[in-house]
Parts: sequence; structure tokens; C-alpha cells
Amino acid sequence: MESFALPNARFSHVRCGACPIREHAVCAYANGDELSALDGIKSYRDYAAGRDILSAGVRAPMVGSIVRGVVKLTKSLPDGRAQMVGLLFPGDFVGHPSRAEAEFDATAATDVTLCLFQRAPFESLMRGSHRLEQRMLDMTLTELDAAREWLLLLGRKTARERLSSFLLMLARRAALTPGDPLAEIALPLTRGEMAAYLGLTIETVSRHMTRLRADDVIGFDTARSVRVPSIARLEEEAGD
Amino acid sequence: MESFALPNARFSHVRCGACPIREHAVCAYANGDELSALDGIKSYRDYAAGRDILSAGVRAPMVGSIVRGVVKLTKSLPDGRAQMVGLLFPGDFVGHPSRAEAEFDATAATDVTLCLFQRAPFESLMRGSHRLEQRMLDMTLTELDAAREWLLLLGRKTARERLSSFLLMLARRAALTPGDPLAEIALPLTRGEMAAYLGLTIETVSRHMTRLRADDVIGFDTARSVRVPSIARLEEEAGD
DNA sequence: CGTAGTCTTGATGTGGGTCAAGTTGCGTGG
DNA sequence: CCACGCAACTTGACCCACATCAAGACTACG
Repeated sequence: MESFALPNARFSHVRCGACPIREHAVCAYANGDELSALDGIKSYRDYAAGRDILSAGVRAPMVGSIVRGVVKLTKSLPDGRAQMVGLLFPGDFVGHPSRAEAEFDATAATDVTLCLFQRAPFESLMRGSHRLEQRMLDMTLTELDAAREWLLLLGRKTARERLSSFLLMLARRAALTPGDPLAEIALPLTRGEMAAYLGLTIETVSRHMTRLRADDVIGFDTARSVRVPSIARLEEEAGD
Repeated sequence: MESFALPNARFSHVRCGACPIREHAVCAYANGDELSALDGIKSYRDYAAGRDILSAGVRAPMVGSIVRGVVKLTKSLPDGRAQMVGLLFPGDFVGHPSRAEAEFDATAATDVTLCLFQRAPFESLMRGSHRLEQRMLDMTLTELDAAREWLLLLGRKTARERLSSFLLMLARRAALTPGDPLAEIALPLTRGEMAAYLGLTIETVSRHMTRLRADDVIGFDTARSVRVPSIARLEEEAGD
């Protein structure tokens, strides 16, 4: 029996064909043979919100895809200052092939399910499969583009523009899943995590959220959700 | 006759075996067959300092490796604010396979020589060569790591730490090529370009360069060069 | 219903931005 | 070889967006 009967098991197994991220993850281009090879070396694992997945400077024996939830990547200076350097959603890849030692901490921002592969068999599978390697390159280029967009945000945007850019990204992601465009969007991050992402402090994030609401750019009743009445308006506020 | 006789020709050809970046570029893992295939589709081209190589939103028919010189990648907001999002050195790759339209401007920061490949034959060559594709993935992961390091710099470091980090990167690159460790390092960027890279203004860069000199962290007589008497001291100043 | 984490709001401080005025360096042409 | 002109750089005076410091309020969970 597969894991549907055990939704919160820490280790479990779901056939790739039934996987919700089949079309978006590293396996997106895989053919039947490749998929069953992947199927043979994978296992699902759950992480509660706040749990560490990878630690900077530590060798990790696994890599994997996010099936459910949000993972944050953080880099720190020795004196404790910390900056989030990546935010990963379902379908995104955690850990890098040919880079056993992580360059940053990866932490579950929400409850997370990963589809894990042992590093060694995954790498040899990739070496034999052009599709898999091409997909990996593609995903890495997408991440690089996103990181560069973020460099522009951190280097040149005001606090209000940064918040708007972040909310815009979430609104666009939410728009991809069908539903009422004016529905509440659940924020996957706390104010403190948003600050870590945006290169700001908690207080500045909180103040500008309040102001964006006062100016009717967004609406919210609880701190962990927002409504976006007009994407166009939010785009203006984001600065680009 | 090959281009050694025509050092400033805009188009020319050098056998890969004689190429100074043979070991560091996308061709680093290529075997004999792959190398001669690359040799067949490549051409060298020179760009004077300041020349545009790629423009944001424009389809580029070529990709290529930097043979000589420094290339800067810049992203701009509609109101003119601009942030450098990458700085590429000899061996680095310009343009992305499977991404015909650039996401940013690429400009020659110094006089530059590129080893250009037509996009289509390069991509099909890559599809057929595991070594080439693996090298490409490897280089992209390295760029991603560098971009994330830069996110930490832009998000959390002070102006003095940013300058020190930048100078440290140059000092480490210079240390790779043999020579007097206390020799002058030529700065590939103007104060304005350094500011664009570091998320600062020209004035702030200039002031902190002056202060770092006053504090004996660095030495310089002309604006376009520095001496680093102690790498260890510079590392302290860089914050990590 | 207590307590701890999260969020909001206010008062004040400061690093880096802005504006402005030189200065230095260098290529061009007389 | 020098004079001109322009771009790059430096330095100073002032300003402001965001950080810091400090209370209090809300929420969730035992």
C-alpha cells in the first residue's frame, strides 16, 4: 500500500505518476524508463515548519524535490546578521548535484514534504540521462535569473518597492492556481522572515505593510494573509 | 594564417589547443572530438571597453566564452536606477543556452575578446555531449553560488564591508596568477561601476576607498589600481 | 487564563544618499 | 609641448529612509 494511507509518515513512497509535481520538477522531461529509475531511488519525507533540511558546510547525502510547502535558504555572517538567499516552492530542487557540501542553511518555512534521492545514484542517473541533466540546467538557469532579479531589488529598490515585489511574486504564483483572484493569499513567511528575505528589519516590514494597506494597495485582517485587489496597482508599486 | 598576425581583428580564429582559457571555459571537459566540433563553429571577436555585447529583451544569435577582459551584466528599472548583477572574467560564459532573449545588458567593462558560438549549432552540440552539458551545469551552479554570496553582501553588509569584499575578490583572483603578492592590482571597474556593483553611489565608494587607505587596509596612487598589504586584514574588513 | 512568540507603533539615531563645488587625469588638436 | 575640454574622481554640507531602541497589543496554545 502506498502512503496515501499514511499522510504524515516521515518516510513513505508515492508512485511518480501520482505525484503532484510530476510536470514541474526535475523529472518533468523524464521518459518512462527514467521515471521508473527515479521511482526506484526516491523516498518521501516530511519536515515540520522550522526544521533544518541542510546546514551550511555540512555534507548532505541526499538531494530532492519539494512536493509540498516552502523552503528558505539562508546565509549568515559570523556576527549573526543573516540574509535569505532563496525561497523554494513545490517542484523546486533542494541541494545541488556535484556539490555535496551546502553553501547555506535550508530550512522548512512551512510544513514540507520532500521527494528525496540518494546523491550517488541520482548523480549517476543524471550522467546517463540527457533529459534529466537538461532539466537540471534549465532549473538552475531559472534560479539564477531569479537571484539576479533579487540583486536588483536589494541593491536599488526602496522598502515599499521590495514589499510590493515580494507580494507581487506571491500573487502571481497564486494566480496560477485557479480560484477567485481576490481571494486571500496565505503568506508562507513571518514578518521576520520577510525582513530576512528583503534585506530589511521586522519593524520596517511591519510599517510598510500597514502603509500599503492604508493606501489600499493590499488588504489583510490577519498578519499571515493578504488580498490583492489590483495586480496592476501592485505592479506599479513594485517599481518595474 | 591564424589571428596571431592580426591581434585586433574583429573576427578571427585561434585553434582551441592554443586558447588561453582552454582549461577554464565551457570546453574544459571536452575531449578531442568535441573540441574539434567546437573549433568548427567558433569565431573570436573583440569588443572595445564600453561596447554592448547583449541587450535586455533582445534575441542574441550568439553565445560565447570570455577569452580576455571583463564583462559586466546590468539590470535597470524604468526610472533609470541600475544594478550590476554579474561580473564575468576570462573563461566565464556569456549568454545562456536555451535562453535566446537576455534578461539584462552585457557590456564590455574593459577591452574584451569573446570566443563566440552560433547559438543553434552550439545547443545541438551540447545536446549530444554529456561533458559539455555537465560543464555548463557546473559553471551555472558556480554563478548561482556567487550570486547568492552577493545577495548577502547587498542585503546585510555595510559600505566598508562591501568595498572590502569586492577588493578581496580581486586580490584572490590576482593571487592565482603568479607574481609579487604586494604588486598593484588593476581595477577593472571605474568608481561608478563599482558603485553599480555594490549597491552604493559613486560618492560613498570614493569616500570609503579613501578611508580604507587612511586605515592602511589598502594602498593606491591612482584611482584604477590598489595594493593589498595584508589579505588577512582585508578579510577581517570584509565581514565574513 | 497565563505566557511566549509575533506583530504593531512610537521616539530617536545614523549610514549612506543627494546636492554642490572643486580637482585630477588624459586624449585631442593647435 | 602646451592648452583645452571632458570624464572620472574627491571632498564637504546637509538630508532622509531605514535601523535601533522601547513599549505595548494581539494570537495561539498549553
